[in-house]
Amino acid sequence: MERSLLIIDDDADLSFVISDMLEGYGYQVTCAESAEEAFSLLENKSFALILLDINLPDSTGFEICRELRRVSTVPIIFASARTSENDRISGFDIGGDDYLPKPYSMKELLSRVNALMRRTYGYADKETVVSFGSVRVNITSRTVTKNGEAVSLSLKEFDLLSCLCSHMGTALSKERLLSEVWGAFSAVEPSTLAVHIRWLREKLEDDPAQPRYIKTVYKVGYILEAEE
Amino acid sequence: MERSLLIIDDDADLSFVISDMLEGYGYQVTCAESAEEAFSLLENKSFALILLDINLPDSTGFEICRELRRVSTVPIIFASARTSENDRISGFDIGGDDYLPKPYSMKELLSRVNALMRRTYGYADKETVVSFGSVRVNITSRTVTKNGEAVSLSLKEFDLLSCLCSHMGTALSKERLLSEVWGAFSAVEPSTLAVHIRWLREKLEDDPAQPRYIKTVYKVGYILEAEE
DNA sequence: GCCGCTCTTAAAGACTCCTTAATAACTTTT
DNA sequence: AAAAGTTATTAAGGAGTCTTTAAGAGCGGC
Repeated sequence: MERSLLIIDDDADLSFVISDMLEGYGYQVTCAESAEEAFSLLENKSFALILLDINLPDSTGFEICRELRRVSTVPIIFASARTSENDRISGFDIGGDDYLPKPYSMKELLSRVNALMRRTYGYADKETVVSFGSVRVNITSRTVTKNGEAVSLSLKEFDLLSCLCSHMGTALSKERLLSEVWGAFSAVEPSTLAVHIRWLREKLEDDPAQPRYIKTVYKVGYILEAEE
Repeated sequence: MERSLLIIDDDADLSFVISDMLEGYGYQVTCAESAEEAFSLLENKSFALILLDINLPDSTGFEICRELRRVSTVPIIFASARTSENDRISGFDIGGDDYLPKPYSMKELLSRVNALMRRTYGYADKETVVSFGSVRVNITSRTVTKNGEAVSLSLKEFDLLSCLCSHMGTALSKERLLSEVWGAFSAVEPSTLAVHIRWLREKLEDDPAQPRYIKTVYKVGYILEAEE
């Protein structure tokens, strides 16, 4: 579903060129050459966006759109050689999201597909989650849970944990951690880092004195170890 | 906010005709003739959709869009006599949702505005209800109940709660909340936000001083926490 | 015009978090 | 095993942030 597109157009050559281009930009593209084929695809799979030609051998794009809108809010871009204003307006009024007159350039199609994807799915920031042991760290929402219960971390604690998480399994030097969390030219003492590590261990480790995840690398810094 | 549009265009005669037409279809329209005027409007109010001319006396529509997108996801339709493909593509790529070449017909403008409003705010006859604890928030009808009893919220209180609800479990920065509730470039003080949070807590929390749901994220903003 | 409601701001106090320093515990080297 | 160096732990002070209250501005209704 994620980034899957459906192109409904009886011009198979054109569809091929388009799908080739869009796949190059990370979309998975499926093509249908008739309304019948389109409906049978739509029965088995849902798509993130549909590119819809208006002239089809066995129906019209308008008709397909009307059918679809009874049950779905999937984003629809009409594409057609019919460029009259009446056609464009019909397209929008029966539930289309955009109307692209043929012939169109690949670049413009891509821009419009991207824009509509962004509007429909996009501004919702996608979540990045890292976990170790019973701890789950949601980098996006800046929340942490242990055994399913929320753990409240301060700003610096979270930034520090976040830095460790994004390099899990790699030892990070104290200098590196200080510069990533406190800023490149900050003048905080290394002991400050030690204290914040301590607090993270208290909140996340079962036994803070015998850490299983946030381990010390003597003379270097710290490492967040993955499962043993 | 609901159905309020902002038209940014230095052709005041055209804006007048457009706003007249759109108001006939239930929109509230505000017009700005320059970037400066637009920014000062955006400091005090948030809009549901923005219609943006590219050529302006003191800036360009592209520049305004770029500024807006730093803090806001408000739908934007570009309108311009510049009809080259490069202009259209730039419009989409910096965050625009649609691009309408001048001259355009009133009917087509209306169709495109309607389509984008529909895509952004709904297919929304279906009710959206969010609940936490004994509180139920009906986003669609803008009503709130606690223990089954109606709670009366002011405009800003509800907008703020609504914003928190739609990102439940995610910490929202003060900047984000200010821009969503008070408008993209709003100049209200953070203390204003604090006071509205206080009022929400008084109305929704059992103990406003020890909130269970509307929690503070120190140095960041606020989060609406799901059940513990 | 007056009243009430909402919004905004300022100001004081409460509180959180950060930093540091001092001491204890540990690791490595000799 | 002791010395030297490194890290852990604790607690306290202070900077900065949030809470809370109250008062004034603005708007609409009666």
